[in-house]
This record gives sequence, C-alpha cells and structure tokens, in this order.
Amino acid sequence: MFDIKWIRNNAEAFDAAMLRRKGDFATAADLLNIDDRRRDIIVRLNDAQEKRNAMSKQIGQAKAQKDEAKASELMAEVARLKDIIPVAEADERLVEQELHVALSVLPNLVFDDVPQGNDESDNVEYFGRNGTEETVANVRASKPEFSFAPKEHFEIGEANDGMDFEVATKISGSRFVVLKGQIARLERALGQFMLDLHTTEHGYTEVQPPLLVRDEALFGTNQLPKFEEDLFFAGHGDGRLALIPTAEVPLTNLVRESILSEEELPLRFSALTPCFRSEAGSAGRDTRGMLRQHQFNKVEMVSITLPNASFDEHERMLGCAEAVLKKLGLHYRVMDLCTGDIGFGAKRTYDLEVWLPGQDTYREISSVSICGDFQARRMNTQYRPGGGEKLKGGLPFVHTLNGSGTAVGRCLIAVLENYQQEDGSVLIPDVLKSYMGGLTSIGGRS
RNA sequence: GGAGAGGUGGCAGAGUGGCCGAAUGCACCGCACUCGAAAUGCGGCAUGGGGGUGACUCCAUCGGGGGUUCGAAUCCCUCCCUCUCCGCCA
Repeated sequence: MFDIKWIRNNAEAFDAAMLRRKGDFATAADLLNIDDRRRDIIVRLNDAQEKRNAMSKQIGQAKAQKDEAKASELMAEVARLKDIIPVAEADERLVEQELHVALSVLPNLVFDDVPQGNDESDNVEYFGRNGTEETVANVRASKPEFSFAPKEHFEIGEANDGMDFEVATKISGSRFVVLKGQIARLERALGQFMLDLHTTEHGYTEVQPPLLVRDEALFGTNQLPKFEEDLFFAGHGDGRLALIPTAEVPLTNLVRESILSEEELPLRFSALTPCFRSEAGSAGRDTRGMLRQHQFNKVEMVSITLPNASFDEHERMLGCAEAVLKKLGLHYRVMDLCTGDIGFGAKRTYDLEVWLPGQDTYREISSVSICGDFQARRMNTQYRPGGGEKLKGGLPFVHTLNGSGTAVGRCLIAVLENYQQEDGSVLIPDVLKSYMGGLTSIGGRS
C-alpha cells in the first residue's frame, strides 16, 4: 500500500518503477488527480466545519447568559451550513474510498536490481550475496544418481499403499489426497522436523494461529482485494471467514493495528499449518500427484523488523529455509524471481526449487519474500523508536518478511523421489529417523 | 444458544450534552538538584488529514459505521470485539 504523499513527491520514480511490473496500473498523474479532488473537498468541508464549530460555541455562550434572542439568531445562521456539510462529508467519503481502492490494487515496487522479465523463464539463479555456483555447490547436496529409472512420487506412494487419490476424490473431489500409514507419518515427521529446526536453531517463536481469518487480515497481507478467487471461504453468520492460503496471513497479522517498541524487534514467528487454495487459475496444471492441492501443510516463517534490518533479514530467512533442504540432503537451487513472476506484495522474492528426479525437474518448495513497509501500511503496524527523539511526519512503519520453510507436502514428494530405492522402498533421511521411531526405511517389496 | 456488563491516549483509569482532545497515575523525554544515580521538583508528551515560506492554524478521531442536536466521549440505532453467569459441546 502506497503513501499518496510519497507518490506526490516521487511521481517519476513511481511511474518508472511501476512500468517494470507486469500489468497495467494507474499512473502517478491518475492518482494525484484523485488526491487533488480529495484535497479540494477537504478544504471546503473544513471551512464549513470551522464556521459551524465557532458558531456553536457562541450559541452555548449565549444560552449560558440567557440571551435567547441571540442564540436563536445564531442557530438560524448555522442552519444554512447544514445544507453544505453533509454533502461535503459524503463527497469526502466517496473520494477517500476512491483513492483507497486505487492504492490498494497497486503492487509493491521491486528493488532496482530485481531481474526484469516476463515469466518464470526469466528468473535468475541466485548464489547468495557474495556466492558463486562453486561456493554453493560445496554446501548443498548434489543431484542424486540412479542406476534405475526413478519413479514419480505418486507411483511410490500408491505402490506403498500410502497415497490414495481415488478415495480423496470420492470424499472431496479433485486436488485432494489421502495419506496413510508410513507415508502419512513421514509427512508428519517432516513438518515436526522443520518447525523444531526453526524454533530451536533459528530463533522463531512457535505459533498455532487461527486457520480461519477475517477479510481485514487478508487485506493486510495482500490477498484482498485482488486475489479473492484464490481463496476458500466458510460462511459464518451473515458473514464469512476465509481458510488461510498460508500461515503468512495470521502470523503477519499478529502485529496488525499495533505500535511496537523498537526494543522488541525483530519478532520472528513460525507455524506449521494446513493451507487452503482454490487454484482457480490453474485448471489442468499439475493434475497428477499431490504437487498442487487444495489443501497442504506448510511451515511458515514471518519476521517483523526495523526498516534498516529487513534487507539482511531477508538473506537470513533464505538461509533458514535452505537449512531444511541441506539437513534433508536434498538437491536444490535458489531463484531470484524476475519482475514478471514476483508476487504482488514483494520487493524481492527468492524461490527454493528442489530437484525431483522422478519428474526430472526442479520444483518450487519455498518462497522467501521481503515486503518492506507494504503490508505494515495495510495493517497499520508502526513502531516507536527508542530514545524518544521528536518524530516528524508520524511514527515509522515496521517491515515484514515471510518465507516458507518449507512446503511440507512438496517436501514429502522430494524425499520420496530422491530417497527411493530400486526395490520400491524409501530410505529415511538421518534427521527424520528420530521422528519416525527409528525407522531407516519404509515400504518396498516385503 | 440465553442473560448481563463493558470497549476512552503507550498502559491503567476518570469523565452522562457546550468550560473535554479529554482529569489523575504509571511509563517515556527534557531541565533542576547530585560527584553520579535514586528520590524529589518543574516542564513536555495521542493519531490522522488540510492550509501557510514560517511562527502558526484549522478539521477529524474516545471500538467501526449511521443517526438525533446549533453542539456528542456522553443520547439513539447498528455492526465488531472483550468479559461474567447459564446452557450446549471437542
């Protein structure tokens, strides 16, 4: 969400930056036109209100002095303002709303060095601030070699009686799956492992948030008003609640409408939750297997930081997500999303793409974004700087970041495909064994 | 689901139609005292939006929205939220 004053003072920069985004957006001139009308109305309204207030005060004084004649005279005079004030108030509401709507559908500005591009094919592989292809190769698992043709995850899952798409369809329709037995346990183990990792080693506070949220929370994290069709809603009384598409929504909104103190920042939250997405725009894509589901589990990380700390926090958070894949021994790459692929609220996004040998391709398993003050403005989350210095222009907004660490369902796919054996069994990665009751492998011919 | 109470500044908490953007306390900031600190004293301290080069000034905001009134934190309607009791329930 933009500050119209900022746009007024940076009109050219705003237009230039918005042109980098895919899609057509209002220009600074369009927006300032609305704002000019808004200010004209405010001047008119304030003027009338000032007169009314002054006269009302005189009426009170006249009445106190029992001067009923003067009071009546003034009341007749102020009555004329009753025609103009309600009209001006209505005008102001309309134009305020118009400006709010116009601003709320604008995507965030990306950083200058985000790669320009149209779609995911223009994303650029990222090796860290000072990294190279060689430095990352040393700390990441390499692509596994197979002496046989590796299977896809659903073949492994179904062969082990651990994944049932048909019965899920009977119960809930397409894009659902039923996990069973050791596969179900492996999914649970992965989620537990990730959440434990972030809370014990990465400084995140474990949170169990609501999974049903109000429209206001969704506005705060940009799902509304533009992406309503991606959401599931549950009716509630005369209203509705949305099923969270990601725990980013409740975790980020933990600080909505509040003023934090500088000392308590950064705040770091992590949660393991189901996520619900309608996948309205993706009919026909990834229909086989459990890659793209209406419901999946995900471990989410959210950081609330001071403005000058968010840039480094982004790299730190990327490292937290990468740690999951490193500890699981999964091969992956990091992509710096181009302007055509980056999300609405992000200033920069890194995607982690894990190697899936069964599909012979990399697939997104995590997305780590820095939003600057974009969401903080939508949520109205500010902080009070320490030291108590005088503040010109109001309290500053916090910065928000979010990242998956990681999508659990997709990570299950990755473990199954990367750790599969020729006999159909799947080895359990070392870090998961304690979560699997000591099992070293599951499935296979018995 | 039924009955009741309540939502006021960073926090606590007074305020039932004009003298209230709002007492008081805490927290915070400045100054004085002190070698320094504590204690004490004095002063400052809400947010948003306009106008003005500026000193400054105006408007709005007491959970949200609407209404009554010349005038609303205060009265009315409505929505949201919180709490208490009863009922039901994982």
